[in-house]
Amino acid sequence: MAKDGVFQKIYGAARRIPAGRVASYGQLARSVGMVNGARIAGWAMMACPDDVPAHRVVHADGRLCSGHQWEAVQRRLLAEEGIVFKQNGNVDMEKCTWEGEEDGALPFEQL
DNA sequence: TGAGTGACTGTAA
DNA sequence: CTTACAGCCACTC
Repeated sequence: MAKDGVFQKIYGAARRIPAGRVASYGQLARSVGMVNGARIAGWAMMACPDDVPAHRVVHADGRLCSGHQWEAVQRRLLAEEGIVFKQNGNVDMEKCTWEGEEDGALPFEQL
């Protein structure tokens, strides 16, 4: 059953990301107690189940996984969630970064 | 047991 | 601006 691996924790943290918000791999890793586990988070997302909103996980710079087909899907899903993109194609980390467990302070809460 | 790998991050040139 | 290098940790074979 559920292995007590970090992956499972990362999945749990990813599920806690509210819609319309994004988190960086490093941010997610720290949420599970890993200081430098950005790669682990990324790897976890790579094998993430369908019930995990991996599309809400982006690079620390708000950049998507350019070079992979997943980027297209991710970008589309984020747009569906109401994520704000910059003209560079990056996510607006200034407004959509997952600051923490705040639930009820979402800017699109009234949508 | 050991080595390889990865959807990352930050600094440097 | 882009490209390159090194550090990092957990998982799989």
